[in-house]
Formats: sequence, structure tokens, C-alpha cells
Amino acid sequence: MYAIGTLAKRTGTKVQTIRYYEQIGLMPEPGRTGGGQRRYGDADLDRLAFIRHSRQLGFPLDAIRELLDLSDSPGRSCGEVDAIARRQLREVEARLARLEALRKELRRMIGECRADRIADCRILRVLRDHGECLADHDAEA
Amino acid sequence: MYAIGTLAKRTGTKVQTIRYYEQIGLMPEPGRTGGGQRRYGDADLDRLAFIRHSRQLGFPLDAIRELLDLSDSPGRSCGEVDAIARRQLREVEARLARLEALRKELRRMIGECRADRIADCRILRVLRDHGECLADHDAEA
DNA sequence: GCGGTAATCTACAGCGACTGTAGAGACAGG
DNA sequence: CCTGTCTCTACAGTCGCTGTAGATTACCGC
Repeated sequence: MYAIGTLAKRTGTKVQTIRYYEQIGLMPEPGRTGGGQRRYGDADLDRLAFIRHSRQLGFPLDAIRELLDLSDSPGRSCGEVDAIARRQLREVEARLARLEALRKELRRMIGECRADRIADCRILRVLRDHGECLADHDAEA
Repeated sequence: MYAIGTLAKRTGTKVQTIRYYEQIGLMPEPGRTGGGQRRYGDADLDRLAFIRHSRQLGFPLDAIRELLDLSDSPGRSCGEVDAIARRQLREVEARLARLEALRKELRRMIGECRADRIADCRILRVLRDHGECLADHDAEA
């Protein structure tokens, strides 16, 4: 049985994040000491490690919730797990494509600017006139 | 002079987003009709187009604010503009590197799983045991 | 000028996934 | 028993919007 800070250190998680996971029902409510402090066991450690690792791979918390649920029914087919992982891969690939387009446009923009004064700056010109731009999607890929 | 909805359509922005930009001081407070509705001119259109296009390239609003300020001093050197653009390029490249690592790991994970039952699922195993994973950074690249 | 309906108004809550803060109380080592 | 570190709750803030509710205004045909 260890305190929340220990669990945090062992999983590379912030204490507040663990409490947040509890609050949204991703981590179970742990036992408490007489004084009201949380005490965790190894099952909690495993679960949190699973969550953190999945987060590192970019899975959203909802997907992680599904994965945790599935992982509790060992007899079922793992097709659903596969589907979630593939969905995440598609997400990552879509972001990659988007970011590659951004990189290309940024490089072009920066490469073209040989001006000294802002009045002639090609970068600002590209930002002003969408027509000079090659990229054309929404932001935050 | 046109209404907010017209400005929204012409720039591909939502009406609320325009009001939000005004609220955070990125767009100036426009003139109003007697009844209190906002009316915009071409300068507003240009400014909003600049903002939207910069957002499409992934610039954060703070950077856009700087770019807009710089763009108002045409005599100055465009070195700062260049620096902001390069910073953004580095951001994009960092995210790309991160996402490429994720893609690799996800592909490996998915490719390895030939199990039928969840109990044997390689994907879940990788998620449980960090040691089996190659990626090792923080999430949300 | 009037009526209907579409657009706009303000104010605020919610998203995702945390992070940070304040002020109070608990625990462990010496 | 004291001291210093940890933990507690509750809530605000991050980023960049997006959605909602309920009231008001503008515009268009008649």
C-alpha cells in the first residue's frame, strides 16, 4: 500500500492527474487511511501504467476506457481492441499528413523571404494572401 | 459595411469565433448599428483573413498577435517575423517526429497481434508492459 | 407600415486532458 | 513532540474555440 505521491513517481504521472482520473472514473476510488489519504495497491499501479502508456501512444481517454473494459473480459474476441488501435493509427496518420503539408508550406514561406523590411516581407505576404498558399485545410492537425 | 455573418462566410470563420477574437483583443471592436449589431469593413476582412490563414498554418494566437503587430510597422526589419515562422516550423517538425514514432509503434503493435481472444491480445500486452514498447515520450505531439 | 423569419445580441457553460493554486490537515523520521 | 514534507478539497486557468438560451434587431416581400 502506497500513497498517491509514490504511485505518481512510479508511473511518471502528476498527483493531480491521478486524482483527475479518479474523478472521471478512469481510476477506481482507492482505500483511505484514517486521516483520509488515498492508499494504492499493485492493481492500481498496473491500471495507471496502462493508462499512461496508452496516453503516450496518443489514445484519447475514451478509447482507453474502452480498452480497459475490454481488457477485463479475457474471453472475448480482440477484434474491438484491434479496431480501436487501427482507429488511433488512422488518426495519427491523418495528423501526420496535415503536419507534413504545414511543414512544406512553412519551409517554402521562410525560404522565399529575402526581404529586409517588413513592408516587403514574403512571409507576411503569404499569410495575408491565401492565394499564394498551397496548404488549404483547417488548423491544429 | 457588412454584418458579422457575412464576414464569417467570406473568411470561413464561425460567428462565435469572430466574437471570441474580439473578446481577446485580436480583432478590434467594430462599429455598431443603432440596434447594437456589429458592422465590419474591408480592413477587418483582411485582418481576419490573415488570422485564419495563420491559424491554418498552426500558429498559436499569441504568435499571430505578434505577427499582426509587426505587420503594422512596415519599416522594421522582418527578422522577428522570420523568427516566429521558424519557431513555428520547429514546432511542426517536433510534432512530426513525435507522431512518426507513434505511427511506427502503433503499426508494430497492430501488426503483431494475431490472437483471437483478448487474453492473448498482443496489443493489450504492449499497452500493459511498457518494456515491450519502443516509443518513450510524452503524449499529444 | 407590417409581419414573419432570419440573423444577431449577451452571457455563460463545455470540450480534452490536464495543470496550478490556496489554505488546511495528515503522516513519518528524528 | 516537533518539524517538514505530503496530501487533502475545491476551484480557476490553459488553448482555441463551440454550443446553448433567451432576447432583440434587421431585412424583405407585401
